[in-house]
Amino acid sequence: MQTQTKKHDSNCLVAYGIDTFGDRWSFLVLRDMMLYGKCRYGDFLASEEQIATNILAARLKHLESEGIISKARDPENRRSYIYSLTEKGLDLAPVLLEIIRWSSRYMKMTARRRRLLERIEADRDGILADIRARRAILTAP
Amino acid sequence: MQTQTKKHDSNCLVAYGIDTFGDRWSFLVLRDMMLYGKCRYGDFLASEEQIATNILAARLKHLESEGIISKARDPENRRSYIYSLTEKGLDLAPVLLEIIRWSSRYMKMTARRRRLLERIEADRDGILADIRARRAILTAP
DNA sequence: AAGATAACTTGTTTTTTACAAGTGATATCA
DNA sequence: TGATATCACTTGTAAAAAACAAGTTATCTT
Repeated sequence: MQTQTKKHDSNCLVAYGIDTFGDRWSFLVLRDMMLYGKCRYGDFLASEEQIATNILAARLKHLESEGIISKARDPENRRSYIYSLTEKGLDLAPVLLEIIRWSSRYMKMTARRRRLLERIEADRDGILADIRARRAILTAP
Repeated sequence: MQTQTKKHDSNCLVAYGIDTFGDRWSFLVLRDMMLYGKCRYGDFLASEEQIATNILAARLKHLESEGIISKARDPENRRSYIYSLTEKGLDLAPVLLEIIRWSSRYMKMTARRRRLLERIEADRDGILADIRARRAILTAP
């Protein structure tokens, strides 16, 4: 596992982004944090996509080494850690919202999804503010 | 190789997007099309990230099966094919632009990159229009 | 003190990717 | 017109990464 630098050290802004946060599992962790307010190892493990524990550990380490998330002891339970988005991580919220907007156009809509899309269109700044304030946008799926 | 359906058939809009277009190589192909106006197999192969030919073939097939790109014979050279973005693919332009904006904040800036970022901020609609009109945004890197 | 819990690590199998070489249908050149 | 080049792939194999299963350590609860 190489968490250090970009895989191919491309000279491109797009490749930089993809190599930094664009791996499937990394991005699903970020989704969990931004949309559901998740912040613990066990929370991420419990997501519906079923990430393997070694992969999750590697991704958290990678995202932390890239400065996208940070890790701190939970003051109320010394077994636990709390992961949170840094400024660099919070800045990824617009990417997340555009992916959701795109998928909304092309994935079959449920009522829940429609509500989220409507809120993105009508209250984008409110959503971005909620993400920054660590307020969950959705309840657990 | 399974090009048919989503890997985990997640119920989530974000996972849907990632599974459909979010693979590293798929997205770099889309970047080539949107930013550089590339449309031929050999053009994609020649990108600086050095995709392997079998992987490129698989990704093109996948993107086509997802309806994001389409493939047609080149009327001027019967050995060649022309790949182009469908409406579904063009709708990914905002995702691309947000990734570029994010990376612009956190990757060391060159003059070329700064110009692209400035244009995204000042003329977003113009860029989106250029992408739809198949006009390259950048010249080859 | 015994068992449970949280956050991992380690070892192994399976899948995916990367690399290298080859193929078939045009096209171009001598 | 036959020989060579080009384009868009395919196939086979080695290397890397992901998935799966089991184990570890520190802390907490009863």
